[in-house]
Amino acid sequence: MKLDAAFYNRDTCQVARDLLGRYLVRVQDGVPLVVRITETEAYIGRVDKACHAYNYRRTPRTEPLFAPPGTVYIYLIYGMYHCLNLVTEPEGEPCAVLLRGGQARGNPDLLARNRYGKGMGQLSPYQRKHFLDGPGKLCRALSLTRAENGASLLGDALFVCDRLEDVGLVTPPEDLLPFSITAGPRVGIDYAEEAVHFPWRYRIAP
DNA sequence: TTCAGGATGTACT
DNA sequence: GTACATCCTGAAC
Repeated sequence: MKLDAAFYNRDTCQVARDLLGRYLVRVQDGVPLVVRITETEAYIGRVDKACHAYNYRRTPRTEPLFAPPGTVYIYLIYGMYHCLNLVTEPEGEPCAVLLRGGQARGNPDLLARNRYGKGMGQLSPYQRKHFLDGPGKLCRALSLTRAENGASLLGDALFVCDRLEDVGLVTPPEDLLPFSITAGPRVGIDYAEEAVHFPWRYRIAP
């Protein structure tokens, strides 16, 4: 079933771990694009210099981080790419989980078209191997931009669920196997002083 | 298979 | 003006 506000209204690191293996669904022109989440990072404004809203810093950009749990925060990075975050913890606590990687599940050809303008079958082995292993790639494949910033995950256009059957697809057997989670330091935040070392990056172990 | 360098716009100093 | 929660390309090995 679809994850609800109570799921997001919890400790951010716990949400980041619990999102692994679940399905991010984006409905585009009535068709569900689906990505199985395999890598996440936690950002916790009250203690985390890597968070845009560190120390409750509130600006027009960071406003969605203060919104209720289950809100989407999308920002532009390096002038070209977007990063997708799911807001957690009670309203007023600026915390979120960055979705950093995933695997194509529903309608992979549409994901490939959003990303490369051609079908999955036309991609090189290198392109397939690294298809969704970065936050910018995820957003591009799902056609997410700042137009979706501040949107809700509790509606029908963009949400996370735990079975592909929830969107009329079939969950492949390999997705039902148990997996272990590895934690490590986050990526691309060298400026964040002591927060550089916080082990708030989570992945499904290979 | 790895590596360096460039692309590119916005937020904030 | 500077830095940024990144990705792609092309060259070298």
